[in-house]
Amino acid sequence: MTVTRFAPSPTGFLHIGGARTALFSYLYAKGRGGQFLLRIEDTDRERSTQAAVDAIFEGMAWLGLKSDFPEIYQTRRFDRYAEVIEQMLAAGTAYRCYCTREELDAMRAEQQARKERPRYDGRWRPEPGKTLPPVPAGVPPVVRFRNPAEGQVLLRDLIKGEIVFDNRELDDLIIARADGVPTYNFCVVVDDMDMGITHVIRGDDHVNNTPRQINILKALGATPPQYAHVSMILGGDGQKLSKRHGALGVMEYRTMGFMPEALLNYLVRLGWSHGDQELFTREEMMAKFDFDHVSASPARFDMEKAWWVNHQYLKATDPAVIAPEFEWHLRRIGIDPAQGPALTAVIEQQRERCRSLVEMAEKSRFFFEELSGYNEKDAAKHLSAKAAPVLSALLEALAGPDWQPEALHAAVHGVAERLGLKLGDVAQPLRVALAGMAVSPPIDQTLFLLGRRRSLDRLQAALVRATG
RNA sequence: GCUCCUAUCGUCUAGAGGCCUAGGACGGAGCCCUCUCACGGCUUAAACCGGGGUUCGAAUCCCCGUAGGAGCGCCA
Repeated sequence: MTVTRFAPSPTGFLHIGGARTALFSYLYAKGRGGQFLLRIEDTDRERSTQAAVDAIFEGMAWLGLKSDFPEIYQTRRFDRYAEVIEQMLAAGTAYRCYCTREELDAMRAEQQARKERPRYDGRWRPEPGKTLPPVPAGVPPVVRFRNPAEGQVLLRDLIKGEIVFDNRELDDLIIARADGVPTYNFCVVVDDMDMGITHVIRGDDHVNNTPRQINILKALGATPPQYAHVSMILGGDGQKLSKRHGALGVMEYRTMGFMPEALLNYLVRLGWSHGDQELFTREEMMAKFDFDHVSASPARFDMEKAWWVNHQYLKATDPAVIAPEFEWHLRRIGIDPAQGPALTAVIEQQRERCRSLVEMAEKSRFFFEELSGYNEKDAAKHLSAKAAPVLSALLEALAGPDWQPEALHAAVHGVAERLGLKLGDVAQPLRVALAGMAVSPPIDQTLFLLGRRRSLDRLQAALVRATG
């Protein structure tokens, strides 16, 4: 069975690149009847925070990327790591190194001065016939992996293709610090092995770690998983995203007005394609996602296209599904959703003209709250003195009929006909009177949703303004 | 410096040697529709990084440049 994992380190929010990696992992496993798990890589206790852990859960939950297991924390697996390190020490695939940080720093500096690639020189690496330096007093040792000195490592990456690494390029990395805490490259290997991960899907900044991890896995007698290294996402300007430069947490996309499925759809198409298809339901993504069509090169995040996708979702999704998210946005800008028409009805009428839920909430305010005033430009144009007869005719015509879209439509058209005006000359003043601005859903729908009482009151107020 | 990766319209991409006069989508321009804003429909401009090979034939395979990027921690 396919088992994938998303393994973020909790040092910040869940950003867009992480979300895409998580999505790919999730889709690949779930589309094959497999399992997906979330693992928190918190071995760096200096930088890991609970707030970041919470932010990651929150982001994953909003996106609907559910783990099939309770989340796993590496810090709770220290006993297991210690056990494996002991095994490796006993087997001779790892050894203790008594170099101090100062020694290592000096080594690196010298190598860089000689324009060489910095690497551990193996001074504590046991070799047949080699005499190791005397163990210094008072230096707690680190444990290093004894990487094979010869040969090559072949990585068959599902995205990048075959990559060959020479073992001579790889040095003996530290797998346990002097204080006994194991390091990332080691924990990952043990976890992936223990958890039966079949496909490691992660950012391509890890490509260079992979041969080391494969070597450790082999030293442990395990079969390496398949790897898929996903390229990163660049900002719209082609620059790398960072905290300083445009990197946003997924929850900020919620605040901006994205639907979670829409964000997911945009993200899945960023670097992956399925012919010419642009829009996918969650089920389609799961069924169709594969690594044969994932691009190896980095992609830019194009906000315009992301909005387009969001708009497509707003237009096509069942309003009942959108409603809770819409309500969240209404409340966020201080609107009480109870003080107006049914949200599903408002969504139905507004979604054609809104690319974001923020836009929808703002454009729908007049349905839920009394008008705080008119857009002055629109009022000047449509509520001038010459609008007065139109408004009073409307007041009269709308007093009678059933408050249903068809009857309201007929009433407005009737006024235009009677006064010998184009529909626009009647609908626009009416629109500004009702909405406070010259933009709203079709006029009959606007009237209908706003209700008789509010409509007539606002018409009356507009008439006062036009005459006065 | 060394190792590794990447390269098709402005952007996301299709393209598995002939189906390519390089397709789609976003964005742009224009037209139509129209009670506003939109939606929608139609039309249009816009790309194979450069140079060498391989081949009857290359966007596609190989090599070399060039340009971007990643990594080289007792970080992950």
